[in-house]
Order: sequence, then structure tokens, then C-alpha cells
Amino acid sequence: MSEDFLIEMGYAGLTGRLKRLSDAFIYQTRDFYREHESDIEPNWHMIFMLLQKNEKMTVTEIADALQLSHPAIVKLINKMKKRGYVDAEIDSQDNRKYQLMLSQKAKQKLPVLQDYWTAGEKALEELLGFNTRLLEEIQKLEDRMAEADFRTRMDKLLVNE
Amino acid sequence: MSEDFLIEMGYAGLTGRLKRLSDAFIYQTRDFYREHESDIEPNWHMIFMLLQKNEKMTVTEIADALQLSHPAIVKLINKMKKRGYVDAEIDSQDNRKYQLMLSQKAKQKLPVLQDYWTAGEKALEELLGFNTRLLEEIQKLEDRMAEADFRTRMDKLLVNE
DNA sequence: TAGATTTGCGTAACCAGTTACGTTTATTAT
DNA sequence: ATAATAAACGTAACTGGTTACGCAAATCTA
Repeated sequence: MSEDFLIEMGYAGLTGRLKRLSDAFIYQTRDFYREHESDIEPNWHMIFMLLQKNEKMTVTEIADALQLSHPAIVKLINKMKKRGYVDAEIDSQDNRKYQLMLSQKAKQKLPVLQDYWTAGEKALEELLGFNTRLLEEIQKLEDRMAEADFRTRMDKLLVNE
Repeated sequence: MSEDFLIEMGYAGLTGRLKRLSDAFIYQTRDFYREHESDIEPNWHMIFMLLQKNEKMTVTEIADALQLSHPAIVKLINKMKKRGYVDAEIDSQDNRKYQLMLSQKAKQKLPVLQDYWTAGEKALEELLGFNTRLLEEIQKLEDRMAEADFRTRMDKLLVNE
């Protein structure tokens, strides 16, 4: 008997394995930051990158770019604000919007963070065996999900309805 | 500019994409069950499969087989008990242990659930393009994580310490 | 230009996992 | 036989996402 029942389950175990992997990356990244006395959190990386590229963005724009729900972004940004990494100013054209940007503190910390992220990328390249096959297969999966998602396909394939 | 910033991020976006995918599978599976008036939940599948194979198992044995923490299993099993899908009896040899097994209700419902799971597997096969490349690449990633995990590799690869 | 609709964002409640800690029972060592 | 240690499992607090709902501001429409 295989040690790992999810592997033994074949196709049916895949979704559980994705969850396990995703969790492992999140928890280990968080531990890494804590170990290195950093008060930043795993998924801030993508916000930093976005705000380096775009200077100013609203909650909705960030949610669209990352394809997450807007409450997810609100929570993220609130924490980043509280720790002084993000500044906000009300949009001069539209009073519903806040324009978000990296704070001075964030910009000062960037070189250190950049070292962490570089280490993370290298670690990931190692874990992928220095090729992009997994990335490509993930991409195909995402593309097919965009055509017709899991739920839709399950419904269509269900026999005894 | 790509619509999806995580894709644009390359390697660095992979972990976020795994999270998104994993969440998508979980939420869509939950919706599917609800739509079909089923009171079961996404990850019960793996418990059902395990308890069909092994008849009786303890919390710790299940946690080991699925490589999840034992509190995760406790929560899962409590819900399954509450809805009458799992029965428990105290181990005759060791009073700390509960032997868990599928209830009569669970066994009766199996044929219907089996239809759902078959639809799920077929949907997954479609999404993977009827080949096992993604599965193989995931396996390699898991193997490399077992050799040395993400955190360990990041630490080793960090330059300016 | 007033009324209806849409948009942006905040909040609440939920979900599925984690770590940390505590209690009871079993096992090991002296 | 007893004391120390280990194991099983329960609970609490946290994390990072979701959906559902509400409100205020902006935009569209008649």
C-alpha cells in the first residue's frame, strides 16, 4: 500500500494534492519571513510587484489583476496599511475610490525583500527541475477552466440525473 | 499587458496560481453538491474512499494516510458524524482510540455518490487533456519537496545574510 | 434634473486548513 | 510498581480565501 492515499486515488486525489501543495508553500513562506524577522506576509509579494509596476491602483483594479475577490484584497491591504507598507489617497475624480501605493518604508525595504523573492524564485526553479513543464500544464488547466469550469463539466458528465 | 498578473509574474506567480486553482476546485465541488441536494462536502470523498478500503480506522491513521494534521481530520469526522455518515466505537485494546467506520446511511448513499465522483473524475480528465502530464509533474514536485522543502531551499539560496 | 441602476468598497459569516496547547491513556524504564 | 515519557485526540486561536449583503457615490436614462 502506498503511503499517500491521495496519490493512490489517481485523478480523484489531484484536487487534494493541489490544496496540500498550496498550503505547504503558504505556511513555509510565512515561516521563512518570520525566521528572518520580517513583518511581511506571503502574498504581499504580488501586491508589491503590482504597485511597483503601476504606481497607483484601486482595490478593484488589484482584485482584477490578481483574479481574487475584492474582500480578499481589502483584508490584505488593510494589514499592509496598518504595518505602514501602503499609503492611500482618495481619488480626486471619484470619491468612492482610494488610490493605493507603496509607502516610503516599503520602498526602503524593497532591496531586502528582493533578496527574499529571488531566493524564492530560485527555490521554485529547483523544485520544478529547471524546466517549465509544470507551469505549462498549469496554464493549460487554467485555460480549460476558463472555457468551461469544473462544476459545469461535472454537471454535463453526470449520467443518472 | 496580460490580464492575469500572476501569470505575468512567471515562477513567482506559481504559488498563488496553485492556491487559486485549489480554491476553485473546492468551491465548485461544494456548489455542485449543494445544487444536487446533497448534504455531503467536497473532501469527504477521500474519507469515504479510505473507509471503504479499510473498514475501520482511527483519526491518526486517517491523518497519516491523507497527510493532513489530526485536527483537520477531527473537524471533518465530527461533521460527518453529526450528519450520520460515520459511526465510531471505542477501541477495545486502547481507550484513547476511536475506530471510525461508514454508517449504514453512508453505505446506502454510496451508489449516488459514486455517480458524482465518476463525473468528477471524468471532468478532471477533460481538464487535464486526457493525459497524465500534470499529474506526473505534480508528483515530481512532491518528491522534490520531500527531499528538501521550499523553506529549506529558500534559506540555502538566500545570498545576503 | 430626478430616479433608477451600477460601481467601489467595507463588513459579516463561513470554510478548510494550520500550530499550540491540554488532558487522558498507554508504554517504557528504573 | 511507580514515575517519566509518549501517543491519541480534542479545543482554541489564527490564516487566507470565499459569498452575501449594505451603503454611498457615480452614471445612465427618461
